[in-house]
Amino acid sequence: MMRYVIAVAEAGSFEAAAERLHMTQPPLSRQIRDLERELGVNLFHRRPTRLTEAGRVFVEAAREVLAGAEQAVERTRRAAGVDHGAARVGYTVTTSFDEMPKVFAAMRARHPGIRVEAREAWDAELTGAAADGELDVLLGRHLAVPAEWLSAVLRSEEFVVVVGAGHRLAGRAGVSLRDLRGETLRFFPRRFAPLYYDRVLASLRSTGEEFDVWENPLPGLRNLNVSLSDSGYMLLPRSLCGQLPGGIACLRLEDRLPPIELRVSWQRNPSPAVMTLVRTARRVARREGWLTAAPGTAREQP
Amino acid sequence: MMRYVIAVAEAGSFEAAAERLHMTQPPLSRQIRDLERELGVNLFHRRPTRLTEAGRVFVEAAREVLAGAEQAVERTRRAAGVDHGAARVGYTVTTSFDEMPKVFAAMRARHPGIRVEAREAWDAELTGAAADGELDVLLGRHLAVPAEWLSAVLRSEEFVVVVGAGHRLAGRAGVSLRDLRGETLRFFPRRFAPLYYDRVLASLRSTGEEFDVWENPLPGLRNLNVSLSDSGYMLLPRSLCGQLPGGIACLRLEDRLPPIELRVSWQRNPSPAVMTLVRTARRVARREGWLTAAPGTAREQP
DNA sequence: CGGCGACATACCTTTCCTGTATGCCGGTTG
DNA sequence: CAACCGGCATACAGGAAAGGTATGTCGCCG
Repeated sequence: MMRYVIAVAEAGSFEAAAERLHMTQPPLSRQIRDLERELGVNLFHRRPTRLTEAGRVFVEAAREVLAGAEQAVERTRRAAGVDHGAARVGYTVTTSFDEMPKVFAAMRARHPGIRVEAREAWDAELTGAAADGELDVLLGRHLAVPAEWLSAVLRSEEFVVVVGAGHRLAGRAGVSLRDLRGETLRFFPRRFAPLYYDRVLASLRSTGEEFDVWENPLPGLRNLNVSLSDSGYMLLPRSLCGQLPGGIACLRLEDRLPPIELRVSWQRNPSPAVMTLVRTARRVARREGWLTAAPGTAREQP
Repeated sequence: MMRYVIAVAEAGSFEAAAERLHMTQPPLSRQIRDLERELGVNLFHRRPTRLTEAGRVFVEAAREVLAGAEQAVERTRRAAGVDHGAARVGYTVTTSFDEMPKVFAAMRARHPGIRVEAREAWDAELTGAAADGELDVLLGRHLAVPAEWLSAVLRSEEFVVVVGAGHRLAGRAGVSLRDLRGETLRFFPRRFAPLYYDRVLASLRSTGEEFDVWENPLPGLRNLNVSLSDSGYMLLPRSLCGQLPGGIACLRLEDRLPPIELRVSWQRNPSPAVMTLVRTARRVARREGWLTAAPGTAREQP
C-alpha cells in the first residue's frame, strides 16, 4: 500500500509505477484511490500526476515506516542468531548474468553474516557435486537433483528464437517453428545438460516438426555471433535476451511451447543459513516479478 | 500481521489473542507460523505459549512500526488541513453506552481538531432534526433518513430476550418464542421510534406467533427492573445486554429472526469533518468486530 | 477539431484470508 | 499409569480483496 504511493511518487506517473511494481495500471489506480478515500485526503493531482502537499508528507512518513519494517525483520534475525554460517550454492551458467547477481546482492544486503560459497557450472557437474554432498542449494533448469531434495519454481518463462543479424528473419518480431523448417538448430553438446537438452527437444518435437540439431562444440553466450552468422538459430529462455552480444536478434516464438522453469532446490534438514539463502532467492523472484505463471508441479514447499 | 504477533504476546495464548482480534484460533496460528517460516525464526515457544528471545525483539520493533504507520496517517491529515471544522451527529439513545463512547473516544484520539456536536434523542426527534438540516450524521436502527442520504452498516446483531430475575425462564440459556406464548411483550411507545417498532413486530409476527404488546410509558434501560419483575419480557439487540442493571437476565433467542442493523447515515456532499466522523465510526466498527455478518442492502457507500 | 497519451471505470479471475471441523500433543488428575 | 482435558496444529471450504483485461473519458497538443 505505502509502497504503491512511493512508487507513483518516484515514477512520476501511474503507468510507470505500475511497471516498476510488476503490475498493471488499473489496480494501482484503484488502490491509491481507496487509500485517498480512507484518509480523506488527496495524495496526487491527476493529469498531470503530481504529489499534493499532503502527499509529500505521506511519502516521507511511509518511507520511514517501510524502513522500520525492514529493520524489525533484521533485528529479529540478529537476535535469533540465524545470520551466521555458510551455504554452498551451485548454479547453471545461464543464470550468472541476471538471476544470481540479484540473489547475491540481496544476500549481502540483508544477511551479510552468512557466507555464500558459489559454484558456477554446467548441469552435469552440478548434479555430481550435489550427489557428493558438496552443495546445499542448486539453481537451474531441469536439473537432476538428488531424490529427496525439495524444490520450488523461481522463474517461469517462454522460449525465444535467437538468430544472427544477417539472418533472413532477423527483422521479424515473431516467428513460428514452421518458418524455420529446414534450418539447423544450434545447441550445446547434450552431455553438458542432458535433462534440459532432452526437455527442449521433446517439447519441440511434440509440435510435429522435425529438427536438425548441430551441437556447437564451444558453448557460451559471448561468442554466439561466431556460430550464428546468417543461418541457423537457437532457442533460449527469454530472460537471456538482455545478455546477448550485439549482432544478435531475439524473436518471439509464436508456437505455444510449455514455459521453461528455473528452479531452486535444497537438501532436507538444511541449516538456517541454507534456508535463508533459499528464502532470499524466492523473495527476489517475487520482487522481480519472475513468477507471473502458476507454480510448478511436485515436491514443492510453499 | 505484526498486530497478530503483538496480540499473542500480550494475551499469552493463541486462543485469547484470537478472541481479542475478533477471529478464531486456527487462522491466527497459521499466520504466525507463516511469518516464522518467512523470517526463519521461531517467535514463540508452544505449549506453553511464550515469547522467544527473538520474539521479544520482534514485538518491540513491531510496536514501533505500527505506531509509525499511525503517525503517518495523522501527519498527512494534518498537512491536508482536514482535521478542522465541525460535524453534527445525532444518535439513538440505545447507542449511548457502547457504540457512541467508542466513536467519540476515537475522534478525540485521532482527530482532536474536529469539533463533534452530539445530540442524543429518540428516532422520531432525530429524523425531524435531520430533515430540518440540523444534523450531518445519523446513527440508529431503522431510522427514516432523508431520501438521498448515504448509509452503511455499523453493526449487525441478533435479538435477545430480556426478563426479570424472578421470571420462570430466567435460569435458561436460550428460549424460543413459543416458550413465551401468552406473556406480554414490553415495548416503548411506538411514536418514539416507529420504523424500528414496526420492524421488530413484523419480524416477530412473521414467525406465525401472536404477540400481546404492552407499551411501557416510561422508556429507559435503567428502570427495567421496575417493569420487568416476574412476568413479561422485552426484545433487545444483543449488545445492550452488557448495559442492563442487575436483576435482569439476557436469554439467547433460538428462533432465527433476521439480524437488526445499526447504521450510520450521512448527507451527500459532506464536509471533510463529516466524512472523517463517518470513516472513524466505520473504522471503530471494524476494529471492534461489529461486522461479522455480510454488509447491507441498498444505498451503500463502501 | 481530431488524435493521442494517460488515468478512470467495469467486469472477471485469482489469490489469500478466515471459519468450521478435526487431529494431536502435553499436562494433569484420579 | 492411564485417561481426560485444554490448547495448538492441520485439513478443507467459502468469501472477500487484490490483480488482470477491456474499454471509457479527459486533457493536451498539433
